[in-house]
Amino acid sequence: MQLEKSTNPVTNSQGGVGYAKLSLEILSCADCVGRGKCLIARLHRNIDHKYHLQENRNVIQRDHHIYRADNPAKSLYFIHKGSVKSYIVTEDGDEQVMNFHLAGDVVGLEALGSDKYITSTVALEKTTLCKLPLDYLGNLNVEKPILEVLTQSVIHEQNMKIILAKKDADGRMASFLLFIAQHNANHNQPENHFDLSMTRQDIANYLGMAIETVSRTLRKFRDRGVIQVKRRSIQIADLSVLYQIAGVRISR
Amino acid sequence: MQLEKSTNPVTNSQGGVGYAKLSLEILSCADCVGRGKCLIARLHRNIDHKYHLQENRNVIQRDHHIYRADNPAKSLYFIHKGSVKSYIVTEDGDEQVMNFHLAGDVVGLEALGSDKYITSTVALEKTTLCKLPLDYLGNLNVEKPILEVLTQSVIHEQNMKIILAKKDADGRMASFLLFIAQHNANHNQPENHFDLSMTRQDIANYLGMAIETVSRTLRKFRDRGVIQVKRRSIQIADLSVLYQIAGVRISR
DNA sequence: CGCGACTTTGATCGCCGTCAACAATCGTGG
DNA sequence: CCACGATTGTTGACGGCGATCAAAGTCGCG
Repeated sequence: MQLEKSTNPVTNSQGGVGYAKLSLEILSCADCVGRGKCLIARLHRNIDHKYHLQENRNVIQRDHHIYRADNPAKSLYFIHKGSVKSYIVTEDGDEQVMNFHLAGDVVGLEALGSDKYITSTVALEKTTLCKLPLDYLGNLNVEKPILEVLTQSVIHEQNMKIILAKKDADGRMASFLLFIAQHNANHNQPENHFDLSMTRQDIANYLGMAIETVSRTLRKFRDRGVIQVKRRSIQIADLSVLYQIAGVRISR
Repeated sequence: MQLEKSTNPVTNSQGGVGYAKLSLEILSCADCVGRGKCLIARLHRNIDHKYHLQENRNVIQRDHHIYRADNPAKSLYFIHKGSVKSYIVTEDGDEQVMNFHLAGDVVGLEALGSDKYITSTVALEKTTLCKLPLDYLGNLNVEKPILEVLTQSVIHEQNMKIILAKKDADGRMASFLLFIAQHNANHNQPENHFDLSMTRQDIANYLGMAIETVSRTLRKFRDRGVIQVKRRSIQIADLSVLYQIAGVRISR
């Protein structure tokens, strides 16, 4: 269990000292994996002019929290770079990883319908965030983009439920790798080569299996020539086989 | 797999012929388990005056669908009486039960962020619905109550993920029974005596286990004196033991 | 009354969780 | 830069939970 000081996002790495405050439109988002899909940008025309990306972009280090369960929920966060995990701690002190969020995702959506965060969310590596305080959205007049993001997130949860209810270890692992591959494909990043930012323990917890099974399953995939693994580094040799192993997807 | 004709809600049992159209406020909701919590009532002051509960209340029979996946999503439905299950059909024709919804619940929330329903939803017994076409909400100006219901639904999904990822057969079964007990408690209905409206098959599917295991687990509970079971009828003898078996709950 | 759907019970077996030991890597301070 | 401990990941052996196969029992309904 991670324990450290900062609850609120930490120092602003972009050190905008002396810069004039720039509006989102002026500040370049060209290097962002979320360009064209970023919720903040999509909401921008409806966002109060007080909002300046520059002063709302922060860097947090690995193991530092963005927010914790029960903290007052006031902001959404867009992951510009890096990755985080959100988790819940159960009564008996066990952790349950609810989700991994990679560059391009939004976290803290729970703030929209609750005054407290439900999960705790912590950086898995050095991570850059764009913070969007809810104040900047006109009086909770929620817009289509937000509902769409919420709905996307519900669809992902449903997929996870299918994985947990129906699939064996191989199927879960393959699905997990494909989640990342698909995310990368959707964000102009290599879809068959990436580094995992989370530990085997986190993966096991997320997929509802033992850490040893994660290890063995990856080994099996490697032996079959489906992937190459070296610790955190993953290279997918044959995406189609992985899809086959993952099996069951929603038919639409 | 259920196959029958009607996609749209069927005949109006309340046969309002000759009745003057009544507004929600005039029409009595006193007998409804959802009184005080009904989303429709909470939204009512913001709902267009065209809305008349009388003509939007329908009865559907068992195995009849409220909507199907990919149907254009235009309405929310409030369950006045009865129960439904929502499910998804995977590529290979398998069904996955996503949720059971009992009297007092809202279904079709997916309509808010998508133009198509994601799940199919079918009545488990004779069921009375209050339909709320989205048109009746002013131009998608979504309100707090809706976000709250969405958030509640996300919290429930997260609970299910914990159950599927962490709990064994006993824990899943106990949690399932407690879901119903808690729902009943929240809706002024007996919390330790109820009839299940779904088959063992549906329960097994929902909980990610085999139908035989559902049967055996219930038997085990009965042998231990935790519950009495006779087919669909459940009587909980000792709620606290059930909580103990369910184990892991979210600590808040 | 008889058929079909649902449920229960028993026997068997394999997947995967658990325990244990080892290997590789990282981070930290000397 | 190296040494050391801590963290993370791998591999093997074993056993139990629960899936699967099979069959009989129970209920609802035409």
